[in-house]
Amino acid sequence: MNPANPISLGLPVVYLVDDEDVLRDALAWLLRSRRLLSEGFNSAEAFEAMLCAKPPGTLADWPSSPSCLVLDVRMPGMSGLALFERLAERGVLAALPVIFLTGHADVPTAVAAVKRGAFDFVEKPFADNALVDRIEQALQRSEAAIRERLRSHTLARRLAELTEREREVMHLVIEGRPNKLIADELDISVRTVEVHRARVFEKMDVKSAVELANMLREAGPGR
Amino acid sequence: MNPANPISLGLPVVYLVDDEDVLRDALAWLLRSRRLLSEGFNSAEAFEAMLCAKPPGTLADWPSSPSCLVLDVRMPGMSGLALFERLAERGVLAALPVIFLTGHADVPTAVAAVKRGAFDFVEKPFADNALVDRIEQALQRSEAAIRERLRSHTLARRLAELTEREREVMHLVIEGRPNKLIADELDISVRTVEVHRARVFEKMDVKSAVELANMLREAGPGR
DNA sequence: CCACCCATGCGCGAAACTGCGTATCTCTTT
DNA sequence: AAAGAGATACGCAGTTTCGCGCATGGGTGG
Repeated sequence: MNPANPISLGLPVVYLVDDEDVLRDALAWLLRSRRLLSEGFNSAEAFEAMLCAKPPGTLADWPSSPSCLVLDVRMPGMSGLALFERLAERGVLAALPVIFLTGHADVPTAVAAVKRGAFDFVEKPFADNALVDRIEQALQRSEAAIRERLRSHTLARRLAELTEREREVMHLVIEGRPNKLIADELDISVRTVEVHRARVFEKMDVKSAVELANMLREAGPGR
Repeated sequence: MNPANPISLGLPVVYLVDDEDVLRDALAWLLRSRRLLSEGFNSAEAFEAMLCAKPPGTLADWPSSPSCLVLDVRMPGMSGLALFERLAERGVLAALPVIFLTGHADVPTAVAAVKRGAFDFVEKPFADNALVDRIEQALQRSEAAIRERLRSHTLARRLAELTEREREVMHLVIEGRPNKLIADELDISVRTVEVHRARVFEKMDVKSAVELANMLREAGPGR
């Protein structure tokens, strides 16, 4: 019932992208021992192919269950960094935290990746337990991001139901102006404002202007 | 008048902490050529001493003008990382972005620093122009943080003026509840609620519950 | 004792909310 | 073309809530 309810969004999945079969297998085994699902890909291209194979229109909502990506920096073909950049451009880094694995990275690369939004950047060889701990933290962040996205989508859906006029009225309402002034501003009667106001409350499923303001402020100041 | 007004908060200052006099002098000259004030310290300890020499009670508000800290990682005595950590604990990283300079850092150290909130981590030798560009970006971020802190302090000061009872009423008001229900909840009369409500609006300098809610949501969800 | 906070009552006028009815206008469906 | 749906707009009447001034009283602390 409350926002921190324990209802699952689905089973967490860890995506492993590394060209070394041995490493993927080892990690997969490690994750399984911690009861985490994993899925391996031997190249960045393979991972992207999996993404594009998703049902059309679902891409914006992917992933729908807590996920994270363990990504090797250096690979034949598309590098991990390139894949990371494409994911960043798609804006999925929040829902799909990326943990880089690297054998010998230079500082600027690592710093740039972290500043760009990478969840972590760990050097091989790594401590098994430490890595899995980080993975679990990443999964938590992913879950939070997905919940946030759900909320934001609900809000957007409700906003979409509003008429143009209703939106206008709503904006003035959440500025805290009384109906009288709103009527003045839009050059319509108070009664009409009241009607729109009521419709807005109904469609947005709130009971007061304050609730509305809270809802809009919480989910996207840039709206 | 608007929040993005160009009124200055004071002249920007760049703090340079490095044990090499040559490097400090070079950077100071470089900054002066870009019309930026700078202040040099030959050790982390010297910088901290400067901090503690500030007028008492002012520490929480320091810096009051846009600033950034260019900090060498490796130094005799207290390391740059240690100083950084102490600044982080004081929570001044937002108002005082830190740009690390380092000759030969390892990836884990750099990654940890950036994740901890360092503004940047650049390796020597560096490109003069690039570094000054970063410094200017850091100063911008500092200015934004200081403005934000000012707003937040104003809010805190106003909140401090409220009575305990007034705060209670306020919390219920910004939940969107009508006076009637608030009176019920607190087991007092509606009239009393109205009185408190009016006092809250007066002290917080708003004219409607929606304005109040917006003010509180914008500056500190964890309040 | 005075100042301040809290609480309450009464009453008036303004504003808000609600229900019911009416009226265009546009766009789509039949 | 006729019918229907939906958006926009308005009025009246009744109830509720709000904002505010005025007056009262109890408790606490300088």
